[in-house]
Amino acid sequence: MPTEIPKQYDPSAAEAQWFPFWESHGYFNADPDPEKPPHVIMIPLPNVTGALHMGHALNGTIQDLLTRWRRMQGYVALWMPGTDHAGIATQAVVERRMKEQENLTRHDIGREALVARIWKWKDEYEKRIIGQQKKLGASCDWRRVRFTLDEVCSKAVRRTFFKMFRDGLIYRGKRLVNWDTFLQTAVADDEVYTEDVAGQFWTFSYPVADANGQPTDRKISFSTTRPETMLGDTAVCVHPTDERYLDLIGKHVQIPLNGRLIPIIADALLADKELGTGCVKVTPAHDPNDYACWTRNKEKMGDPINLLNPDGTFNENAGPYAGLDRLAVRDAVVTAMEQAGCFEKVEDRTIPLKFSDRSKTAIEPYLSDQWFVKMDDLATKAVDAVKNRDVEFFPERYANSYLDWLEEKRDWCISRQLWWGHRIPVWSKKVESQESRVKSQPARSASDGSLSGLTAEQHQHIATEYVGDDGSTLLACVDAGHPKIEAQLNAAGFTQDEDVLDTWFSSALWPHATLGWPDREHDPPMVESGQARSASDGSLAAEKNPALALRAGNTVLDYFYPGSVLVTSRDIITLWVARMVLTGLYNMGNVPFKHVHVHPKILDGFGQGMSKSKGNGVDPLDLIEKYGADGLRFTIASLAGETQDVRLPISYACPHCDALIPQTLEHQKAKPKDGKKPRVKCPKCKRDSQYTSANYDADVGEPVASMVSERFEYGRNFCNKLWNACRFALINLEGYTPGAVTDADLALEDRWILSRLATVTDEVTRLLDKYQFDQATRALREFVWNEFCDWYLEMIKPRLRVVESSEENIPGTAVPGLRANCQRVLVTVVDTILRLLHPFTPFITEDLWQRLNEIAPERPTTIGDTSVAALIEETLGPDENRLAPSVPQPLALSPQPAAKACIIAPWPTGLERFRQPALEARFQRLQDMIVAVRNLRGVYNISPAATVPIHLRCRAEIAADVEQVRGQFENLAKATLEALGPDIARPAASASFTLTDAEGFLPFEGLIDRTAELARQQKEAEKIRGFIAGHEKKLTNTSFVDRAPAEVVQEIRDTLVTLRKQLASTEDVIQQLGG
RNA sequence: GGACGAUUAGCUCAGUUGGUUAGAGCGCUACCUUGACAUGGUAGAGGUCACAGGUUCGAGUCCUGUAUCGUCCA
Repeated sequence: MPTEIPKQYDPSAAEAQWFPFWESHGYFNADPDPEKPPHVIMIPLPNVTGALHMGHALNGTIQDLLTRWRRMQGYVALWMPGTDHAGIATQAVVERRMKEQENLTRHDIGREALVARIWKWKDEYEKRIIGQQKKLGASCDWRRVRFTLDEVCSKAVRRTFFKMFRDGLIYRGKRLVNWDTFLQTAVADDEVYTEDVAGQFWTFSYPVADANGQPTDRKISFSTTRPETMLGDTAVCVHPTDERYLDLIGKHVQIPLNGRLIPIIADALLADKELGTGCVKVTPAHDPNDYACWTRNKEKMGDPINLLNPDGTFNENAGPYAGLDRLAVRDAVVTAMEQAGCFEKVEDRTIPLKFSDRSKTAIEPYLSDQWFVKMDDLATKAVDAVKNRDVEFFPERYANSYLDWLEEKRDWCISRQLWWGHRIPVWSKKVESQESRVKSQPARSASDGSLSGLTAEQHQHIATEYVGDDGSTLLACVDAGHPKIEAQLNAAGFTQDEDVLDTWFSSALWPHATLGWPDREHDPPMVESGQARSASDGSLAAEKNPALALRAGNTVLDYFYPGSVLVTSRDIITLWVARMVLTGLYNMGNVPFKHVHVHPKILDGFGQGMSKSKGNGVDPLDLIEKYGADGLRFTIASLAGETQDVRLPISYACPHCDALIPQTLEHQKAKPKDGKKPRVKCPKCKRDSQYTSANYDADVGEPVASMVSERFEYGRNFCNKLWNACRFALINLEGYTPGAVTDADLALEDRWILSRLATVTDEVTRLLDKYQFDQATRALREFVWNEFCDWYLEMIKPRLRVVESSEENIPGTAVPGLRANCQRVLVTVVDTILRLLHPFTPFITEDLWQRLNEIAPERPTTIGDTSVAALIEETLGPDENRLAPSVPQPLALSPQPAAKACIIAPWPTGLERFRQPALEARFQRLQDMIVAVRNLRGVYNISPAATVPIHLRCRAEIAADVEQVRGQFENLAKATLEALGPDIARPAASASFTLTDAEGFLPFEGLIDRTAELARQQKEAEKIRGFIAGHEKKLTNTSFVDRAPAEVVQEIRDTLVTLRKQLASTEDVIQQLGG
């Protein structure tokens, strides 16, 4: 007997012990091995804005599960870790905090100081994120951890930008962007949310002008929610078929505010005859629809008129209103229009308004200079990759979102007016000469001398372009790794673009950038195991230990690219999946991954997506603390199905008594009032406490109710069940000796459990292949709990209690080999269960595996051929290879040394030889009989202590089966089989049950009330009559008999015969009971 | 406005190509601290499969429409 095994599984002890064990043994490390196939998962890099939540936990669980499974299958399984700098989100959170705590803005401290502060933030959160992932058991190759702003990724960004610039795919242009006036940056569409606000809807009129540009009496009316934009109108627009205005099209109106004349145009897409007056004003610089209209009618209108300064005040184009905030202008404009007699009416209306997700302030559509990537050709290739099935989506339907989005081919705005990110590597200078305007050519011909002094080699790393209406601005884009050229440009009076790149630009490169692209000469540098690199110390393992960098050439890029599968949630398909495919094709000429698995989103009990800012974001660490990492993982996997998002009702755990208090929407929204923070009251211990909230931090030292969800008891309880089943096995393995088990040594229940084990192994493997994690967990739980624990362990107890004759010679109990063989089968089954469960619940299975290794280091392990050839055949070959019907072979188990750790034990294969469907069916019949007896006991409340007598009437061959397991039957049903066979008579006064092929009788002997039994049997008879009627109705329906498949009809006939027999015996019973 | 998905037991969800009597976990009821496990065991109650039509011998499953909810894209 090894060390004492506690009665309850203690997750924290196992987690603390086994993660360092795995990591220190290098089990997570993935290095190229030409003898083995690779399996690669690139983490959808979490951003360093904040800590991880449940969505990440789900995402990470699936990736770790796949990685561990593939590793056990013999792949070199790489799970690449890392984080994303998340430009705007991270800068916004640091700026906000700085404002709150020190009342400083970024302009107060300057670019360098702000970026330094953000690096500190990044270090802190990267550490926290990696800590969370490790607590979850993430078996990433931690030596390879990357960050989108580190040298390796930065180089890829610079090279890609340079290539694209040189290829003419990047251009600078004016576009209408979502402008955040608070952060003073453009924000992406996905960083904007819409909310309904109370607003007003004004109707004004403009006087139609005559040929001389003088206002006439005729007026044209229109409505708007933003009167201030009238200052920037460049047209009014009507529908081309609107009879009210036909004669006015082509004429002009005058804006009373500034006297400007603008045309009346016709545009069927912008104007709607049915809406309002049918006429709309057009402000191309401040409205997306108007801007689109302008692009269609450029020649009729002038250029768009931009009214805004970056801070949201009006500029000189607003004339006398310049310098005023936009809302002040609104009031002033309305007043002016009233005075001009052009105001018609105003009404209150709910208006959908866009807000910046980052600053929570209203978005202004704003015309500004931005950098773009041309999507046309890039998008076409990415579309083809999915259409050709080079990239496949699981579930398949998500390919639609990907294709729909890419097929729009909207150019990608990649510039952000921020300080945190990859600064755009373009330098510009006004030049006098206009000789050279060759687009994106090496800058050899630059004639003004600004680029002189570059060597021919250097010219390969710079691309230039003349821009501006008169071509007077020279842009120079510099390739990665040429600081000298940059210095020369600076010296020559060029200035670098102030903007940084959209974060997605760098994360799009993640799948190849992390493998070192574009460096083909060296493997990307690694950090020492377990140490995330931080910007502040900046040192790389390769620098500390030159041996790590000795190999020539980049060996990882070719081996690990393209990756196997990207695991993500669907809101990221367009943002990211599409862009990764696009850049992978552009830089590598190949897709970044073959599969995209899209998993559900986590919602709270009210169906809202989970997020920290909503106050429903559960911290995985709180759950791990309460339910264990394995419990969390197993539950999460059980929820990861194909159809639905996951609803997770949340509770607060009372810090005083641990009771769970359901979360309400009020809890989520509550904010401190009069300096008092909201509290939650525990219904059990009646005490109240502060709780985790998005709206404020709890007071230091206060007991705080953390957010949890009792759904996770599912996984915790399962782990505890597994623990105790193995505890039982380990206790009963005392005296275990390795040895072969022959066919003849196997008991009925042994054959049954091995057959079931084979079926489940095959099922789980097939389900994981299809990313159906929920079904895989169900199959495993069902097997472990309801078959292994409930039946097998119960059935082998008598054999395990037998004392071997060789050890203690007690007459009558000595059965040579019975206990020893039972132990060998048991250890085989436990071994295989642990391996099957390891990807789902790594900590507990490793813990149990190590305990098993102490007592049974050599054991039968039920594995087949694990050669690489077989592995490839198995994983890549046709399905029928794996599903081949079992060929009867001599059953045998032979011991071999077990793997040193569960994490590197081979995935179970080759159990097909144990499959015996006929035996499983016979066993099922036996289970049905036992359940029927228990049922009678339950119904009549017979004490669990009492043994009941049973008379069983059934066919001879069934009786023989039962006879074989008589001991088991009596043990499990707590019964004595007093009579068994085809000719058993029903005891006069007895309760009974009727199965399809057996009848059982339990003599009263004062245990059972005759009238109750009569009522029960009558109810039973009624039920059977109902079924019979249903079946008969079908069979008298000629069209059913004629048209349904013969086997279906026959099935109904057969069932009807059985039902009639059952009814006959039930009626017999009723009669005997006096009914 | 378009696309996709969902609606099944009190709650959270399964239900593979249409085929006997629709399942699980939690919760609930009764009994049980038995030698792996009360984070457990045995048994039980609980469903007009959102609604309305249609196809079919037969519909939770396929089709059409309606309602409600969610997500993505405009």
